[in-house]
Amino acid sequence: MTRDDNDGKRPPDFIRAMVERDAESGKYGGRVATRFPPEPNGYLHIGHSKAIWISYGIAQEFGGTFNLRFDDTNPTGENQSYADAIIEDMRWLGVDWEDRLYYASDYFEQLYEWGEKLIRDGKAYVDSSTEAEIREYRGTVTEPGRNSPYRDRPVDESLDLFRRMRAGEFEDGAHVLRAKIDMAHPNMTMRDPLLYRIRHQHHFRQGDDWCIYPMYDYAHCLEDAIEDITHSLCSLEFKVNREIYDWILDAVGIERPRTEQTEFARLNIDYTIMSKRKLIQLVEDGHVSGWDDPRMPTVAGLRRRGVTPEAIRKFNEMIGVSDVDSRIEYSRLEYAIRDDLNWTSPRRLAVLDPLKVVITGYPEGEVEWVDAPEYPRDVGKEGTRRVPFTREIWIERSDFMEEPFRKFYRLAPGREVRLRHAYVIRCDEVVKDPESGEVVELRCSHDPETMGANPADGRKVRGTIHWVSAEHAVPAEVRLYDRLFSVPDPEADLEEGASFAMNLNPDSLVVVEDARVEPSLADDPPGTRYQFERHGYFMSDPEDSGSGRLVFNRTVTLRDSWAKIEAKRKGS
RNA sequence: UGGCCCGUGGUGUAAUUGGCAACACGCCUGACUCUGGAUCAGGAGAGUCCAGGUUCGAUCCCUGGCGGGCCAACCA
Repeated sequence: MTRDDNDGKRPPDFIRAMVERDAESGKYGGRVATRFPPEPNGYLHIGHSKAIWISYGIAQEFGGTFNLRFDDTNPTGENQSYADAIIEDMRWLGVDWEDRLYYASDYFEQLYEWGEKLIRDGKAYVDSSTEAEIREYRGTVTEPGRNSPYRDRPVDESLDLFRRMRAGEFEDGAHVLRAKIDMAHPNMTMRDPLLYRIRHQHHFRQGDDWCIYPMYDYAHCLEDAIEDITHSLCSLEFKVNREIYDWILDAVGIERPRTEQTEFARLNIDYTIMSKRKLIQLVEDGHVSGWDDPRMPTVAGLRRRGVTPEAIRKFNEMIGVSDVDSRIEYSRLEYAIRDDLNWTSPRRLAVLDPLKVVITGYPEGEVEWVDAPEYPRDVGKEGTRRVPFTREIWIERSDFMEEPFRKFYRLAPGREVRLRHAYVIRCDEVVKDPESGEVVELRCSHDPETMGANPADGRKVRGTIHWVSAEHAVPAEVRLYDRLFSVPDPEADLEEGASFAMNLNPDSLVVVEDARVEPSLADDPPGTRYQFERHGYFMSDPEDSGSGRLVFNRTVTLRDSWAKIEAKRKGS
């Protein structure tokens, strides 16, 4: 039972409002068709999940279709393993494209033919300038460009050259196909944009069939047109490309109503980065263990960290869609994750920093198996597991304070505390290492009447702490993950020559080698999620946990009002 | 310096053909509690970037500033 998240439905965002208008006006015969066009040259990250949920969500809401299309128009850096990983991630996210999995490279022949048509129509020409010349002739944002000397080359000559480009007669960079638009156009993307370049490179799907490859501005709109997309949704930085999007469609003669591009703000989240290029750098420079490092904002990383697809969906719903550049607070992601996991994760007891407690009045060798509920009452789910109670237990070192201050409700000399699912105990004696002075053991008495009951005399016990039986506890490694960067915007305000990597959070991973967890955790398969009470949500690591070894990844901490009290106390 | 886009509490979104700014996260209080969790109740916090204009009335329309973003890869 998760809380209903559809009540108090928010009004449609500007894109949904547009789609709704189009659906009602019958602009596309009532049809809605969207797509997600990843380039298979990297892993999907949470920013992509936003784009996916916009396009996929809209298709679903309006009874439309959704295509997954790989935009594999540049063989450099693209490969099948990236495509496979993207497919896996999208399936995991819960996206269903049915049988509409497409590859832009399957349209190469059609794209090529349109290229010839453009030449024949005098709308494109083969330019034999060097790369540097082309750059120079393009001008700048403030100065107009100049025409290439090849711009008025006869149609037949361009056509011949274009065919020979395809045939492989030229080296990389010898010629390019360009649209003939306007070298003085205020929009730089309209200054005779490149349509095709020569690239003698093996394509992971097309092999060596092609040595010329279409550029994004030429290919993308046509891919959309071929697939009869109605609403081509992309991020804000493509706004300037919309003009060329429409120009190409006009030039090849795609008639309206036809696909139209609409841009929305891409996702930015505090304390992380979304740039694919920089994510690659983190992997390659060894700052993280891989694309699926639980600190990475990648879908694979989030998955390994223990985040659910449902939480990602909720998060995306929560943040909305607009055309204003924005940066989402990290706490919103955490909220979405907790709001999902709270209702689905069984509770367990785990002690991360063990301190020995001896229950002096409890018989040696006795074991009580307590039926502990898997969920608190308000979650409303059934189920219990058996937790052994014995004379010697481990508690969290931070749950004891020799000189407590007023608001500390846990264990202290002479104070009482509730052991979760077990007895109320009182700390009678603090045993210290004679040399270091470190507290090594607590000797406590228990109130035998308090198992599953409040103290008979009505006295109040304010705190409840978690514990595990020393005899039965299972050792485990616990990986405490935190935000990857220590500043909200790692890419902002960098000094000359400084790298965003300098903002990496040195404490983004703290490994607890020797945690003690309740024995019921030993038998679950890797990839099982829990709430470790009073700590947070954890998932056993799918790779490293198993076969006798237990490894848990912290997905997210619990909301921690204690931490605030403590921080305030230290601060003032 | 050219073109285009954007500017609503700390953050993200609302405000349906102009009608004295709403919701969520966060923050603060309190209640409840065998998780300092969850839940519940309450509160603080913007007068909508600024200045003009149109209007009985402007977050919304107009003009001019200011601030931010994008664009000068044979990347997408």
